Amino acid sequence: MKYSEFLKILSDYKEEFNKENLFENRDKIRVKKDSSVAKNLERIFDATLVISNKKGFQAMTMRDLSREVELSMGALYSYFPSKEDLLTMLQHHGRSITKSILEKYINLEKNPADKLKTGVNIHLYLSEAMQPWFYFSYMEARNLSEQEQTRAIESELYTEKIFEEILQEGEKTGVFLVRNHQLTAGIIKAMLQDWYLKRWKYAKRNISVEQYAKYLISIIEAFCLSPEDAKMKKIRGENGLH
Amino acid sequence: MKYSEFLKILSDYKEEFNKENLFENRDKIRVKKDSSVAKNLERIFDATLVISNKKGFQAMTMRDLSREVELSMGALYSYFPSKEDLLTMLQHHGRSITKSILEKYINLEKNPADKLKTGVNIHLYLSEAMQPWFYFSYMEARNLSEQEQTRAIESELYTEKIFEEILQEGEKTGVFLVRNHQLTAGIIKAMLQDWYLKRWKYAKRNISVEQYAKYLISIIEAFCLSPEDAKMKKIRGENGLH
DNA sequence: GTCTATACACAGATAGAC
DNA sequence: GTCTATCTGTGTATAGAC
Repeated sequence: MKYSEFLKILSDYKEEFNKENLFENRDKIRVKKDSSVAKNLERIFDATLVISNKKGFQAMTMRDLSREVELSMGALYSYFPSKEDLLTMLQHHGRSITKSILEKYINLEKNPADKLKTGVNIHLYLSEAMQPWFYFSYMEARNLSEQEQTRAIESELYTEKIFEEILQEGEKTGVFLVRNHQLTAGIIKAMLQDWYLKRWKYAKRNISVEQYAKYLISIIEAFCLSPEDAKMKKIRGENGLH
Repeated sequence: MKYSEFLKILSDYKEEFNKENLFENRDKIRVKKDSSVAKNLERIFDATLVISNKKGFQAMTMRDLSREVELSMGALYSYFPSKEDLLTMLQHHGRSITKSILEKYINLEKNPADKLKTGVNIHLYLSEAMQPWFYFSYMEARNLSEQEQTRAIESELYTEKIFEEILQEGEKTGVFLVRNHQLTAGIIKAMLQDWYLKRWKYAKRNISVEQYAKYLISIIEAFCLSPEDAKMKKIRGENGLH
């Protein structure tokens, strides 16, 4: 799938998703009109990401946020009970979307080799489309409450587990070699994360998501694919390095 | 080289290094006696790393630090002019050591394949021995002044460049395949960084630095090594996966 | 060189008018 | 629902005694 296609699907999906998700933290929001919440909460989230990703969530003052959102301090505080809750709400929001989309797409594929490819692609596309959130989520995990930190770690390990299982399944069917799949999955995760953690670097070097995705897949396959399958790929010219 | 050997060499090196390096920021320190500076500055740095890595440098208050170091606020401030300067001094300190050691070891090797191996090994060993500093340096880069941020980025790209050049050299001599070496180097860096960024995870899974190093090298070689060299390795049983 | 005490700025949060 | 004005706590930093 091309990134542009993904983007279209994502925007539809997000809209639908927001309608359901809005009410998850509804009790924490004092404002009654749904239309106001929908409009302003998104602005608040976006502004939080912009400011925090520049100087960190702790360093962002509520006055900074108030200025950026163009709402007074008083008005701001009717959309969340405290700064800490704002953080929790924002983390939670992104996590739900991510999980939901990642699962949906991987389950479309049948065989392990395709699942792996799709997993890498979708994760990269998702983190490209929501780069500010992904970066934020990574950098601010420390500032969460203990309970929320546990959730964040679970979510992190969950993504890894998906890849681990794909590799395991592939070993059984003979497409993938016998390896330490847990370790491999962790390293795949690290390579995926580099894309949103060092976004500035890749932008500067004019590397597109699609290029990066292809490159990652070729690295993983060089290491994991069993020799016969690798040979097939080579003949078909599918190594995607040029 | 084993990690234990590396540790021994490092501690000697560090001592020698500290003597020279102490005087780099000497003008910023109001305390006159060198012995006091040597003793307390290290305690201050260590404590800063402990607290900051738990909750972030911004969130660490000077009262927190004062408590941990067991020095009063007044005494603390005679070792650095401001909180911001403390950050700069600490970042600078670690960077100097890192650069100096990394270069020293890689230059010992002659051929690209060994350089690559040594580069990966030493970087991992170094980041293992100084994990708190590496983590800190990564997470707090945003809080640096613009000038210091530039320096941090340069330092980051410098390490990458080392690997890029090794790969290029290897391509010429025929041990490595034709690839996008800049991209590969970036991904190698990402895999190296995962070791100190997710230290808790690898500790929990009982993965040692040596194991991780071997695994990374085998991944990189699977992707980069030209077929003849790869075959040689396989025969000699050097893939290090068991 | 280290301490205690304090200055001063600014943070998060809320009350109450509109 | 949004604003302005204000409370209260806590942050960085320093002055001056020992």
